[in-house]
Formats: sequence, structure tokens, C-alpha cells
Amino acid sequence: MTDPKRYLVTSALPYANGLKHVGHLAGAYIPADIYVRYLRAQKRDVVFVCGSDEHGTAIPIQATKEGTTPRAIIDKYHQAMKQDFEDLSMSFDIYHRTSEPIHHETAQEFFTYLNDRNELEIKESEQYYDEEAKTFLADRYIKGTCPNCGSDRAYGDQCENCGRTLSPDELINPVSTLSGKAPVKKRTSHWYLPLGKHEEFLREWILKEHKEDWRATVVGQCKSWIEGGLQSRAVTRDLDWGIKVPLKDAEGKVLYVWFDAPIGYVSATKQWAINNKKDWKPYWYDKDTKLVHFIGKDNIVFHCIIFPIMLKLHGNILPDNVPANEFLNLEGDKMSTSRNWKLDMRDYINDFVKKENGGGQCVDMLRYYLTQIAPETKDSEFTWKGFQDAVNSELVSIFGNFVNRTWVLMHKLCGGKVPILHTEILDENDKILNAEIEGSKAKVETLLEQYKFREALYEVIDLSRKGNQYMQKKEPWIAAKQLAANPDMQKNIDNTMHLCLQLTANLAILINPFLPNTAKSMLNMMKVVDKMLDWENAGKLKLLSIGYSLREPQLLFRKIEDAEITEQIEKLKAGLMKSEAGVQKPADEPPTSNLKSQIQYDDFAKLDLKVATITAAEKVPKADKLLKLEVDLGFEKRTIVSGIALHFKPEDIIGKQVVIVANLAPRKMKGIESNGMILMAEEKDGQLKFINPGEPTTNGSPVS
RNA sequence: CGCGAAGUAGAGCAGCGGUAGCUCGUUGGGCUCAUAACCCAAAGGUCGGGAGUUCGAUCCUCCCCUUCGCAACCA
Repeated sequence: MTDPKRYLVTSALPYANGLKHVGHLAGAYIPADIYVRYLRAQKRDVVFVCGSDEHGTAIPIQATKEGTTPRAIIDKYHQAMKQDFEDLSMSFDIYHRTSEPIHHETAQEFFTYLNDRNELEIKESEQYYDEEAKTFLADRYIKGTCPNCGSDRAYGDQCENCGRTLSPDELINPVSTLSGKAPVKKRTSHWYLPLGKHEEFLREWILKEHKEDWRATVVGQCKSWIEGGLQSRAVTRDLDWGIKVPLKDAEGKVLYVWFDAPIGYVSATKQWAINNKKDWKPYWYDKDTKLVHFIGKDNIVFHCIIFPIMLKLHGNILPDNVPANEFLNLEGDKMSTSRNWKLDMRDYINDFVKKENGGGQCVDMLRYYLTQIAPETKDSEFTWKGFQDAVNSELVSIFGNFVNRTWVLMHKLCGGKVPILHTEILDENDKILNAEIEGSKAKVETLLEQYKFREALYEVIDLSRKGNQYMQKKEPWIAAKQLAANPDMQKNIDNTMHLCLQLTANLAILINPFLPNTAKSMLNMMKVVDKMLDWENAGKLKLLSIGYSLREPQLLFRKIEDAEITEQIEKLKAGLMKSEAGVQKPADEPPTSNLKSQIQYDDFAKLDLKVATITAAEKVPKADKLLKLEVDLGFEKRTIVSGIALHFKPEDIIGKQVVIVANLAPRKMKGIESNGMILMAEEKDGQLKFINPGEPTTNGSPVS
């Protein structure tokens, strides 16, 4: 779409059941924020909406897990996510939530509109029903034996043991997790959106019209779904958490979360309009509105297939583009909430932004690195070393350093003021630099319009690199030494510094969408107002007036120290260990007879169990969980490293008698050799307790 | 299984018909205004494997191998 009248930009609504990590940030939020800031700098009419997605079965499940109510869960995570986005300089015009009445009304109106026009089908099916709880059971609420591996940890949607995808009907001996009783089959009816009816439209719209301008990964995914045959999808569920189906005979039914969530973009726009006394309708109905959804690749089907069908049936405009990103891996492995292998936005905020040497510059460092490695065409990888390299060698050494040396030299050689430009002696280098400055605007612009954020950012950094090259060729510090012999050299110095200063002003404009906090610091150094950042000023060479005095330099970025990244990597690994310990005993599991397979006496006899007394204990440095213990076996003392630091203080356990496995092969942990293992009982909440003889016993006594 | 995306220098990534580029890292040199920063240069790749189309293929076609995703939650 060329020259639209207005823009509506959305970022995927984050699901309110937990904190979000940097993968989310890189995928759907930072690119959208860059795009929006760029449009605003161009004085375009743009609204940027987002908000929390607060319905669906996972919310009540999370509530059970945390021992609280669904309402408390969504309030907690809505607040947390909103705060985190704010801390990372996301510039939403509104951060809404789907629990608001205006959203319920909007979603219900959507449903009614479609239903009244017979665009939905009603189908009857048999679903499991819990007679005691008087409710139909979501797949996730039914537990049973896996038909594949025989584990009793299989749910109606998937087996936790073998990972196989299941349907509730496949479970052997299904049990309701609500009442613990066997559920019965009961007939129920649901509304379905027949996607198949719209196949031709999708083929035309995506595979033909947008074949070229949408990302290959997006078109490819859509093609895969369309050709795979589009099934009707239920838009309602039997659940008591969500938006009530607005019909008399639909007691106990709510809209399926995937149906109401994208409508959240519409209700957020409405709320924004109310807050700002604007009309929301053109943003969703006028053909001259450019709608852009920023999402991750998992969301492609909703934003490219299902929601567009809903929008089309409802008479709304369709997205102009859906620049979905692939996934971001972390230190060689997929990010995963359940395995705790992730970097939460909040953790970064606490460890960097909120520190004394943090603040806006640390926000921009993360924004920089995540943009630089954004998974635009394929999965990419976040590594702490990569983060450090990007910050130290590009932000600090190239960009920050260019600005700094310009400022320092300007103060030393030009009296702290913008020097005159002597046009009569401009040389080849000056002219080339001018052309580079003028050319960058168009380059960055074109790339941003194509959603190539990584490349666009590269162009900006590259412009500062060209500034460094230019300065190196002109060597004003050498010219300064020749001043005594040749006072005319001042003219050379003036020209060089004048151009470097104008270049800095340009850099501020160009970097602003990506690193807004940095742009702000630069404005402060230049003593100019925000208006200078207007995009139309990019490429201009008269942004700073001659004779204007400028502030002292301030460093734009600090370096990331080795110790900081080492600490982060260790923290990540410690978190993984914690979660793996947790997986063995999920908190919500009732006591079960988790018996291991039978062994013979000989197997048991191989174990050498002995009574021992802990004589010394200390924390292992740089390890959250480990304690280094010394135990007395009577006949010898030995060192055992044990992963119990989260449960016991070293000073509290000295003198305790324990049972150890004395013939376990030695193993090095954190460089300390551990000779044996202390036996522990584990409560279902993960709490650990020592196994010891009921009364004091001689150290070294065998246990059998 | 099938479908989609991807496999390119030590690392992270571009490119996509005319025998390969960028950033970091490495090595050597220059400069010293600058956050031991900057600048220049060099080394380093049979572009996953095989076959085909073409005057010519990393880029097109086919086969194979590997990784990721595919309407549970999840960017």
C-alpha cells in the first residue's frame, strides 16, 4: 500500500499466565516499536495497540498452580507485563486487556454479527463431563493412562511422559482432575467457523496478491495450511472462564480464546479512541488504513488465516502485512518456559536496567542486540557473548566512540561551538561524507518500509563507521599541531568538525526509532529540542547552527564486563537445574505409586550405605544450589558436594547425622571432587529432608 | 509420513544465474582526538551431499542427509 492515510500497528497480545522473555520481545514487540517510532517521526497518523490476553484454560490452570484465582493471576501478570514493556521503552499508544467490559462487548458483537449472518455452523459432539463439578472438561483437565507409553501422566491433550499429542477419547481410564472421578460422555453443541468456505479467498489474497511483499516464511506457512485442507474450528468452549456466548441457550459456554484474543486489537483501538477523543472506526473500516500485525511464527495461522476471515466476514479491512519473526534460541537451546531455559524481560531489567550503571542505555543495548540478531528470515540465537560483543564493539567502539571523539575534539579545537563551514575549501572526503549522510536517509527508509529492521539498523551503525573513517582521513588532531606554522589549518579543522557534528545530528535522527534513549541523550548534548528528530530532517546538513555552543560530552554507552556475562550464564544454568528438579515431582500431582522396576537383592547389595556426621559445610561460590560438605565416616573424612543450598544454611546442618552412599564414583562439580552422596527425602513441593538414624549412631555404621 | 522454512569462512548472519559478501574474532601495520577506543591490510569458504537444466549455478529442477516449525501452552 502506498501512502496510506493512517496506520494501525499491533503487537501480539501476550498471554497473561507468566512473565515474557526476550524471545517475545525480539519477535513481536521491538520490531513493531521501531516501525511505529519511525512512522511517528514522519508525522504519520499511527496507532500502536497491544494488551494482555487473559482468557483460555491455561489461566485457571495457572491459578490452581499458584493456589489463587484466575482474576488474581491476570491482574498480577497484566500489571507485570505492562510494567516490563514500559521499562523497555515500548511506546504503545494503549496497553489494554481482554478482561475489560469493552472487550467483552466487542467480542460478543463480533460473534453475534457472524452468527446472525449464518457464517457459523453449529455442531453437536460428545465431550467428557464431570457430574460432580457439573462442568464439561477441557482437554487439559482430563487425566489418564497414555495409550502409547502406559504412563499415568497423560492429559487429554498430551502425554507428559512421551510427549505424544492425544485427544481425550484416547485416554485409558480417564479421570477428571477437578473431582478425581471418572467423567461421563455428554452431548454438547458448539459453534464453528468454517474455514474451508474461504479457501478461494485465501488463495487469491495470500498466495497471489501477497506472494511478493510478505515474507517467504509467512507465505510458505499459509500455503502449507491452505493445501493441507482447512477444517472448521470451534469458536466456543464449555468453560466458565472467558467471554460468555451471547445467546440464551448457551449457558456455560464461552468464546474460545483464539476467537476473542485478536478482537482485542479492535477493543484496544476503541479504548484508545475514547481516551483520546478520536473516532476508532476508520482504523478498522477505511480502506486507506494500513494494518500491520507483528507476531512470532507460531501465530501465523491466526493472523493470516483465521482472523482475516473473521475480519472479512465482519466487514473490516485486512492486514496489509504480517511480518512474523522466527524464533530466538538462547545459548544453543530453544527457549522454554517449562524448562526454565529463558531470559525474562524482567530479569534483564533487574540485572541491567535497574542497576546503578544501567538505565536507558541498558534498555537500548538490549534493543540493539535483539534487533541486530532478529530472527527475520530464520531462527537465530541469543548468546551473552554475542550481546557483549555487539555492545562493546559496535555500540561503544563504533557509534558511541564516534560521537564522543567528535565532541571532545570540538571542545578542544573549536571552543565548544559549532564551527563555520568554509565551502570554498571542501575536499573530496568532505563531499563523499556529505553524500553518505544524504544517502542514508533513503536507505534506512526503504529498509524499514520492507520490515528489514536488522539491515536498517546496520546502515545507521555503518554511517557512524563512515564517520570514523572520515575523521581518520582528515586527522584534525594533526592539523591542530600545524596551526602555529600555518594558521589557515583552522579552516580544515572547522570543516571536519562541522561535518562530524552535522553527522552526529543525523545519527540521532536515524537511531531514534531503534534506540530512543540514546537519541534523547544526544539531543541533550546538542542542546536541541525533540523536534530535531523529525524524520524530514534526516539527510540535512544544517541541523546545528554555526556558533551554537554545545554541552560537554557524555558517554552514550558503557562496556559490558566479562564478569557480567559469566554471571548471567551461570544464572541461566542454575535455573535449568532448579526446573529439572521440579519436573520430577510436579506440585499439582496427587501422591501416586511411582514405583521403579523391580530389582534383585544383589542390585541392592551393591550400594554401600553408611552413617556419617556433617563436620563442615560452606557454600560453593558461583553456584546457587551447591554446598561443599565435609563428613566424618569414623574411619575417614571426605568431601561431598550436594545440591541442597536452596534448602539449608551451612551453619544449620553442621553436626547433623546423615546416611550417605559411600561407594558412588567420584564426580567433579564446580571443580570440587565429590565423593559420595547424601540421601534425602523430597516432599512433593520440592522441600528436602535428611534421612538419618532415629538415634545417634556410630559414624561409619553400615545401613542395610 | 506429509507440508513449510533453513543448512554459506572460527562464531553470528547477508546474498540468490556470471566461480562469494558483512559484522565479530585472528594476524600484521598505521594513528593517538577518543570508552586499550579508531583506521588500513591480510589470512580464512570445494556456499549440507549427489545428479540434472544451462555457455555458466551458492542461487533453477530432482533425490538424499541434518535442523527448526506445523492449528495444546508458546514471539
